[in-house]
Amino acid sequence: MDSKDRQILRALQQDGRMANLELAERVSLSPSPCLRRLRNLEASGAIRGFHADVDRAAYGLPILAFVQIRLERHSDEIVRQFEARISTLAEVLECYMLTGGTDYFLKVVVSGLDAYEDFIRHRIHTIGGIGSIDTSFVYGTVKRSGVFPRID
Amino acid sequence: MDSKDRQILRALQQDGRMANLELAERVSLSPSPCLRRLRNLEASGAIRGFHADVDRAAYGLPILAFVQIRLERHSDEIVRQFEARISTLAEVLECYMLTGGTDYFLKVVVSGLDAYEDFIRHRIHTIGGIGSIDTSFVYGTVKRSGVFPRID
DNA sequence: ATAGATATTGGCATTAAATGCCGGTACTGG
DNA sequence: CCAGTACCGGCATTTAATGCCAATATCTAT
Repeated sequence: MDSKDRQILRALQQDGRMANLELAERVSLSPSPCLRRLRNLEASGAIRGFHADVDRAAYGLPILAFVQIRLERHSDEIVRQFEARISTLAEVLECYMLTGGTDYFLKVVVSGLDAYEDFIRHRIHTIGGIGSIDTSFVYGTVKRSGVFPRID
Repeated sequence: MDSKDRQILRALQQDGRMANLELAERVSLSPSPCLRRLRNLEASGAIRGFHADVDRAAYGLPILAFVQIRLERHSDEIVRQFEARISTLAEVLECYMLTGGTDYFLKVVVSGLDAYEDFIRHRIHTIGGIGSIDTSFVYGTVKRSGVFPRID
């Protein structure tokens, strides 16, 4: 992982479908070594994958919510069950464990507030062992770059 | 935007570099109309782009923090300045406006806790007009799918 | 400083995929 | 029932990815 690898990673964070020929020119390499570096970055796990960035609203899921959840207790059984159930929920795009006041942080998409009510009542509350739920809805985006800073 | 378009979108959320031949087979189309649909989805904005999913730690930024920020006041001037400055910060990968107790929600990557201190002291506090900052560090990932649920 | 060893590069031939065009087919509205 | 529209599939062409080889740069130990 040298400066050139990180250049490649940043370029592909901006445009993950960039042709190898263009990528090679951008990082000042010829196509062959550039492609080899890319394949190595994939094989080593530095690149976990490539994903399309899809417009929520165009797809039909205009509501984006961040949900902070605390468990009642942190027994193995409750934690295990919570994480297992969360993993199966299609509406949950991401779920992280956090330091601080809340245990879990969820990124959730739904088609409307009625669907959100249904999600909380039937998908979340039925898990059991949940202490508190705090929902924030996203009503604007200031920045959405996803490109790591240079550290060279 | 029909069911087949959404199938294409979900497939590319899973693997954004999937070859058109494979994508076509997966959604039961021949390559030509499949590629045409893809280009239309890009042109219409339903696909905002493609991005590599890069391992933070492998790149050299092992710390991921979620930062909740409240402004002192919500005057046009303070809001405008805050958003302009946030947009220039390379450590901030995403920034959303939220309903509820906090005004802004930031996703931040740094190389260590010393770099985080530097970020808060010199990048955030110097903006001015900030009421409160609440940081949560991510110490585990339960789910990270990014694939929208079927709504057909 | 130098020689050997290792890793990385660039070019080229081959293979595979994307692209653009065409005719055919299903669907819609009058 | 017919005309118009939109979408599909197949094929020829262009473009990119891949794998191999020789050459160059980098690193290490003496």
